[in-house]
Amino acid sequence: MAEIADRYDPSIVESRWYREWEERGLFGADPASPKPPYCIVIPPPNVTGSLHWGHALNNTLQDILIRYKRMDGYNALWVPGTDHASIAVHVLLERQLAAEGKTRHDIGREAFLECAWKWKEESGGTIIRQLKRLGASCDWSRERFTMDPGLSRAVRETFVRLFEEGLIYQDDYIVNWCPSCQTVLSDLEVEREERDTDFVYIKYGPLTLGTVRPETKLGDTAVAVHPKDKRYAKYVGKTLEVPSVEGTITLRVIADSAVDPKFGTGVIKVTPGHDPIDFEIGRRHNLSTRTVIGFDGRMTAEAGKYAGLDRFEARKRIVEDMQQLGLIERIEPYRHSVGLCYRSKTVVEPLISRQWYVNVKPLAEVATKAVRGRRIKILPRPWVKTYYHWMENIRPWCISRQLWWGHRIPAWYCDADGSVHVSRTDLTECPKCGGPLRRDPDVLDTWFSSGLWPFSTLGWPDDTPDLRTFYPTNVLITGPDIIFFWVARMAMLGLHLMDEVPFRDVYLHAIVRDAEGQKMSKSKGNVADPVVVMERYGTDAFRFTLAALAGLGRDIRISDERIEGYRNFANKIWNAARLVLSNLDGFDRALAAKGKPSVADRWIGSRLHATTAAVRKALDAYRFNDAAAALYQFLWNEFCDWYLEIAKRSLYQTEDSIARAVTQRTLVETLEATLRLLHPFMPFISEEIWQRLPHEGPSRPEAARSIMIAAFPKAGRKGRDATAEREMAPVIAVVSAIRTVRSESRILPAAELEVTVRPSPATAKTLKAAAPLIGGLARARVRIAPGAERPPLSAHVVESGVDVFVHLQGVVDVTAERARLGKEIDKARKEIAFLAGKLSRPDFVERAPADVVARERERLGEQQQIEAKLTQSLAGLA
RNA sequence: GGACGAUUAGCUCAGUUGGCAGAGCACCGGCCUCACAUGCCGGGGGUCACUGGUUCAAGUCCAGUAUCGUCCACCA
Repeated sequence: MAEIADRYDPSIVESRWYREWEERGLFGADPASPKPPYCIVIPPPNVTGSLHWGHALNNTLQDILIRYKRMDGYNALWVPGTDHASIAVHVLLERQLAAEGKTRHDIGREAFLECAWKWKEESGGTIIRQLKRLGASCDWSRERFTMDPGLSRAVRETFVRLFEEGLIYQDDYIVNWCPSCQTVLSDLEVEREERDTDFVYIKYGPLTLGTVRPETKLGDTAVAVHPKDKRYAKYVGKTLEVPSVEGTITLRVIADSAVDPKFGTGVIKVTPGHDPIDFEIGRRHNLSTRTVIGFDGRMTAEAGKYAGLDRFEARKRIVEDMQQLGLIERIEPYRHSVGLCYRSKTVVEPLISRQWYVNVKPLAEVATKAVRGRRIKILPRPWVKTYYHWMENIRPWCISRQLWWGHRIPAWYCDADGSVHVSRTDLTECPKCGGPLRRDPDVLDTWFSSGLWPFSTLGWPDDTPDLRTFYPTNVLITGPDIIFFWVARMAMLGLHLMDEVPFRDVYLHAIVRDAEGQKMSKSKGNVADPVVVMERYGTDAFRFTLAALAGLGRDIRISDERIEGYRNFANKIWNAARLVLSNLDGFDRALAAKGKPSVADRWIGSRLHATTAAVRKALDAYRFNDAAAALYQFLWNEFCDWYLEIAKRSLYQTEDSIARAVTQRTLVETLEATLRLLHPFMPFISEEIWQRLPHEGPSRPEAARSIMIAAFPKAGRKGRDATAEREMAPVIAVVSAIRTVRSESRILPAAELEVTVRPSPATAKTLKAAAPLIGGLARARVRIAPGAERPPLSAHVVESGVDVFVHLQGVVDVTAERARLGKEIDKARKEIAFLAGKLSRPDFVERAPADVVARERERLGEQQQIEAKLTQSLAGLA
């Protein structure tokens, strides 16, 4: 046996295995496989991205599931890929150009797109490399990019089909315009932020009204009040001549129920060109529109003397002017929310423009039904309500963007006859008049293509073997922040285009926060690089930490201490393996077959089965933290702390070569199965150790290739050994009891104790057989004596009916021992008082289930015994 | 303005049908015991945010309060 380092060094191991797995083609899936399919499509990270904590968590969880299912006999496919991130990349490139003093218009569309592709080629691989670093077992032969030719064809097909169905249309409507990005945004792309502002009360002739946007006054085409508002009834229908900043203007007074009579003065100015509500009011009342703010965020020629001013500058100036004219009644401080562009954080300007929309209402109804009918299950449950709420209040989805990087809209305009043509193939002349055509310059919302991801990556619109085999996918794992952007759109488009749900389960994981609970963000500067963390603690430790923290539905806070703890866990496993491997010399399975497993052997086997069942159950329910806890607990507290210590006796001390072989076999088999159980969580260390273990049996050459394709342990009912568990319990209890006495009575660990154990009838046989074992584990000479009397000067502990007497003669300070006993007696008396009180209440005794009452009685009896014994012991010390 | 979540040990969090309050870290005491000091053994520590209710029994169910957080929303 070669020397193995006593500290686990992940760096060496990790770099080797990933390459090995990839070269052996272990990540690939085959649609022709007879195994049942299991498929996950990765939430495609942005090409510009680099791995952050959210990705790390997200992809670790996916990899755990994929590895689990792959081992468990499924034809497991994890489809990787990246997203072109239209607006994000576009904005980034424009910033780069701006640094050179240029705009995109200076270099032109073609050159701009070249830059974008170059950028994609250069930085698009970063995140993929980092995913590999994380151990992600994606099928890289199926890697996709949202602007691949195939996926672009899917986008085009979708657009044309929805257009033909009348679900995609153009409309002149009030939109969210970002003056900085120079594009329209969907409602979802507008973030809200609370800001302090001035609430300006302006006199409109006989009326006064409040506004936070005085500059839009220039675009007013009416004044509105609530129809039932008696205060203003007399003005409704009248036309007012009101003095304003540029002389007198005339405004109609209209009644509309959109006005809240209780807010402000109950009067609003109506500016259909620059406010969504006013736009709606304008449509209802046939009001004209005045556009006073342009796409550049500056006042237009319509704004008269304010033309050319920035909108915020104009706001200041107009207030000053009105103050001079005495048109301002008062100004109050006010806090309200403003809309910001999610990319540039610029204040969004509502403007009227012609855009493409998807009428998502009918799609949303189907997508809602799919969740109601549990064809899609969303976890954690509370998100279901959020999903319904959004779906039920859904508004048309604005899909066109005035950007260059993205899927160009397949629509052509004929200026000669004014016709619009949407086509699967590029058009060169007008199909109606043969005249020249102009292609729509805009591109699609980046989420339009990602909405097709679960089937476009599998080959749609073609009917491919992949698509037939792997759609619908089994589960989508993503963060709740993109439930509307992405999850909802996939549900709608998948159901519409494929007539089947895109995924059966949706698992929305927690948001990763730092140790202080701050959301990790670049602007806060609290983002540690996960790659650095992986390098410091090892990828396995990092992955295990994420899994251990991934409780259902909660933010998770991550700290170095926690990761360090699981780094230690990895080291613990390493050393357990070291112990096993260094004691396998001469291991002979045939010899082992001649012997009978000991109670401890059967016990650890039973515990392993219990752990297997727990891990499976937890993973099937996406309770990753439960699975991690079960593994941690079993490996450390049962396998290392108890079984290995027991096994050492057989390995080091016994003359019995058969017993030794049996122990060796248990060690190998338990460790081997545990590693398979652990592999989805800690792929590297599990493979490294597994490869060093002896593998035998008929399927050896195939099975020993990699733990990745070894079978995930099964949890059959027969695996549990209730007898062994029942027999080990008193052994563990007695050892612990002796150790506690040793520690509390300040007896040196090296001192060998004299112990008398008086077993209960049920434990007599077991304890008798286990006496040498107990003695070895507790460093004591143990005498099992049914009916023994308490020896003089001894400590007495009762553990589940077993009396443990530790002889203190000559090893202990009697005064300290007396004090300790006094405390113990107090404790027992308190417990007796509590239980006796409970049991003397007739309501409890009569109404609680019999077993509950019986248990409490039993506890009372135990405590009374303990109290009596302790009192006796104390007397013995006198 | 709505919806949802959280509040349990010093810290971070588990606690799935109501039935003996748990883990990791930190802390205290003792150990370099031939796998591991990234370790071993033992220990202390909680009015389960607050108020009421249901129940024999509530961290768990119900109502309300407070604080924090998230999402949604066209009150100008």
